[in-house]
Amino acid sequence: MSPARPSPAAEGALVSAPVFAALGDATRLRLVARLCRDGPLSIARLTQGGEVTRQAVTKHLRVLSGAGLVRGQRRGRESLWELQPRRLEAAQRHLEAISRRWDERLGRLKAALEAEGR
Amino acid sequence: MSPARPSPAAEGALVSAPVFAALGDATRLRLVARLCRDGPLSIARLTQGGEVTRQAVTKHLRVLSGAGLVRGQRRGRESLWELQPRRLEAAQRHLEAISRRWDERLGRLKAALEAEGR
DNA sequence: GAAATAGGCAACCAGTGGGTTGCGTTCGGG
DNA sequence: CCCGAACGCAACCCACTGGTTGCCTATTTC
Repeated sequence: MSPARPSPAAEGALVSAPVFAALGDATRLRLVARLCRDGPLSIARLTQGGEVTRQAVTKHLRVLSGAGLVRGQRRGRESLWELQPRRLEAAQRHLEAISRRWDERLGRLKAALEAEGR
Repeated sequence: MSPARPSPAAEGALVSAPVFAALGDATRLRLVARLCRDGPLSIARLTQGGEVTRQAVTKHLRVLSGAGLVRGQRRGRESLWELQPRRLEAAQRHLEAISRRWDERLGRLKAALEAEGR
């Protein structure tokens, strides 16, 4: 499958794009921050203080779960959701890799300029 | 304005959400990777090899530019675009902060459990 | 057992977003 | 001077998304 594989870098890109997409919504990002601070929380609890309906919170949690950023399990009559930082760290490392490669490129460019210009 | 300020953490979230949103598309992420590898590139050059129209590339570049991730300037009859890694690093640090706070929380939790469980 | 609390499911709506096509404009090179 | 290359603008299309409302189920709790 996928006969025209684009490039090794683009490959890593395609896997973390959904993670970024999941983080690319303000409401969801707030949910993540809140889940990070105050441990596992129920949907009702997450809805309190927010400015959005419980259903919206549910939908957002589903999206985050789909991106592997969060995990929830039913506990009695409420469902508790907690952060799952692995994908988050992977995304962070991806950004870090880009920054690093950028710096390397800058370094090489500068070196080349000095070597040629002098 | 904004009488009900949510929290200091959520504030930082709202500023980097657009950056994540901009990175949350596979095509755009590929563009970023490509711009990172091979210096400033023209739109035509970015379109070559991609599987999308020049117009789509233009739109994506506009989005990335709106998020402060990329910058372009007209050079003769072509416009050259290059990466602008500051926002990228900011987003990375944001993710890093979340991960770090998560680890701290885990540590405190473990300590509390040990102190009480014994 | 009844009331209240927590949540799931489905339908619906408006807005946005990725993508294309068509056409006009500007610049460079023979 | 003229042709082609590189790009901008605008319109259009369809699919997805964030959000709501209404209703139903399940689990506590009194």
